Amino acid sequence: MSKRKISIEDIARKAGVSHTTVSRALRDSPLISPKVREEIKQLAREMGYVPNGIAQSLQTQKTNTIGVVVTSIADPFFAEVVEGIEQIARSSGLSVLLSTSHRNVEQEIAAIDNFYRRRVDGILVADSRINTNHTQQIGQIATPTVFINSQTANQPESFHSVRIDDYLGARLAVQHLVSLGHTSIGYLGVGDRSLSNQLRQEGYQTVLSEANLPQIDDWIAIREEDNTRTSDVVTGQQMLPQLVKAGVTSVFCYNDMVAVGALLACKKLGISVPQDLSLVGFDGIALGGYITPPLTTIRQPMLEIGRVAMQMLLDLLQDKTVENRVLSPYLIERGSTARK
Amino acid sequence: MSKRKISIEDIARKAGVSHTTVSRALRDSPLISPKVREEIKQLAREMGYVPNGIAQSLQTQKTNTIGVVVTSIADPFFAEVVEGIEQIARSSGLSVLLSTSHRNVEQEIAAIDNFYRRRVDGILVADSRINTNHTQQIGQIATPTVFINSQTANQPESFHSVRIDDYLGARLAVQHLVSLGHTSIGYLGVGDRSLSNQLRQEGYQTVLSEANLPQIDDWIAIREEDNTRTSDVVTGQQMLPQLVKAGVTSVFCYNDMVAVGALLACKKLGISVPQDLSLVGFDGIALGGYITPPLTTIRQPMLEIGRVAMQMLLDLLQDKTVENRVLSPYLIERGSTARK
DNA sequence: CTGAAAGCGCTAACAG
DNA sequence: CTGTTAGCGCTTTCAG
Repeated sequence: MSKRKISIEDIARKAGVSHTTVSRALRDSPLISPKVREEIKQLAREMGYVPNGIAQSLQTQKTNTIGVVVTSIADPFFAEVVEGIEQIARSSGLSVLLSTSHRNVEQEIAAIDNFYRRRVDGILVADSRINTNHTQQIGQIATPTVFINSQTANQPESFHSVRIDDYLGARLAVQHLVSLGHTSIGYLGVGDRSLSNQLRQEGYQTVLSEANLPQIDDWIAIREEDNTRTSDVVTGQQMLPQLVKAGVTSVFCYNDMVAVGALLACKKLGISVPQDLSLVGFDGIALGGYITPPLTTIRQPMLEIGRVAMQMLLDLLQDKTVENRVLSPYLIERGSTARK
Repeated sequence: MSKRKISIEDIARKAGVSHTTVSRALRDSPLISPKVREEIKQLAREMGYVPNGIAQSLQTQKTNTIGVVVTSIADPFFAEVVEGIEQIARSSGLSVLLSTSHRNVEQEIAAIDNFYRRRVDGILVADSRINTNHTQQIGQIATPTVFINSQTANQPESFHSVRIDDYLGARLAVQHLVSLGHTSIGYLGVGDRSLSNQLRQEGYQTVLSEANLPQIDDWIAIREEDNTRTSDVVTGQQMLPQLVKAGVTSVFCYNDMVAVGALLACKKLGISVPQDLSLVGFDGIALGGYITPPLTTIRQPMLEIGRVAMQMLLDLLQDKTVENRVLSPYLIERGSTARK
């Protein structure tokens, strides 16, 4: 219970030197004689000195902090992305300020504004909804910023980003289904993640075209309302029946949570997966491997997405030129798909 | 792309007043005439002024930031706890600095030290390993700190904490099994979470005693190595067989992930749950409801744990006196347990 | 090698 | 109501 926090001045007084000398000694400046340097360091240790990072930041104009905005921490997808971010950040001496947007532009902007006031060195935004119109609102992004899987259609030129190739992922999923002999393939999507849903749907449709397979409107079900990813399960549960009624023998789901919901619905309806119906998810969250049957899915390397984004930000902070990255997802074949 | 960030001095110059006036006007001081106040605010807006939080913090000695240490963000349990923390923090104008400890005391202390340097207003630590010996190392905790489900046996008097009642939870789990007619009940635990594992094991044993049921050494399996919670699944998978071999008809698992592993092992061994073997988990993570059969478990109100801990910290920051909290878990009966 | 002085951007006495 | 002056705790010229 030390009453007042001690400063370099306190140490200086006790050591009979100037606070400048203490400052230098503590940071191993070559300007200080080894002898006094050690003395001062020892004294600082004894006195329980802890440098004031705020004062340092004010002076150096660096906070060694980055801000991260995700839609929700409880979302297993983003949890892992953040884990990847944190790993790289910490190994570079940066701390992470975390905020949530709940897929809401206002909250997203509020979070970024807050980061801006706190003078974070850089910002990472996942699933961003920001578009060119908002651009000016958010302090013209003087702070280096990297977007992860941005949902913005018309991204300003200046944006840095890393994203998964949604289109490719969808193709892999549907091609897998086609290769198993399925000819009536449905798509179960979500309306609140405009860009990625659109790209996945396009991938789906393209593969059907290429394979000369029928494209029926009723084979596509999009849940329009806004959801948190957790309730994606509910989306899957509610939307699956109509797809089954429309006669599909397989369904490509927007993501794993939707697929889980679809699977739950199947159990309830007495439809066995994969015998009666094949299901493919997207994301590759751990959960998918634990359910019965284990879920065939398109895996996004979540940890890597986080790491790559953070690394990109690090490069930006060192004024390196960076190139936007598009990572490739890949198929994980498990038990929820079978030959027709 | 504004080159240099503008300060209140810049505004003052342009407005022909002193920077003090600007400072006051911006913060709605009643000392400023309404007229100039509005003028200044307008000017600030036009100039795109964003107050420098660092400078404010240095002056006011408050950072409006709290530090949170969890073992892993990708752990669904902590992810939800953090979500709860963030909710309350944000609604109180506080930002969250997040760090991970990976169940490692050194990393935990490093994280806390870092928070200390950054002069966070308060600290939240989940699953802490810190004991009295470390107490002095971490800057004698001059910063208000609340521990969540601390794993420390001999907690210093001065610690503030919120924890789940592990002992009660274990009792509920085993009593449930007993009430279903089970007489040979096993416990599958983990060795790297000393306190909570110990309490759950005690609860288990007490109920067996009270019910005059046999207590066989081989019915208790504890995985000693350190794990991340994710690999708790592996623990369950590896340890279950020996319990089955020892002849149990039901198993109380340390947590849901362990139970998931146990379930996976059962599938592999051709043991059907719950017909041949009943399984009870602990935590109540979402995943448990999606697997087959859905997991009977002891639920910890994770979101609430986070909220309560954060609220306690808030109270501490306002110098209110707080009482340590012990929250009660409860049984969620689902499909993994059945009458013997 | 060391110290004096300035200043990072803001808030808060203390005068007028 | 407004301005002057310190000062939060540190780093960084600039002189010795």
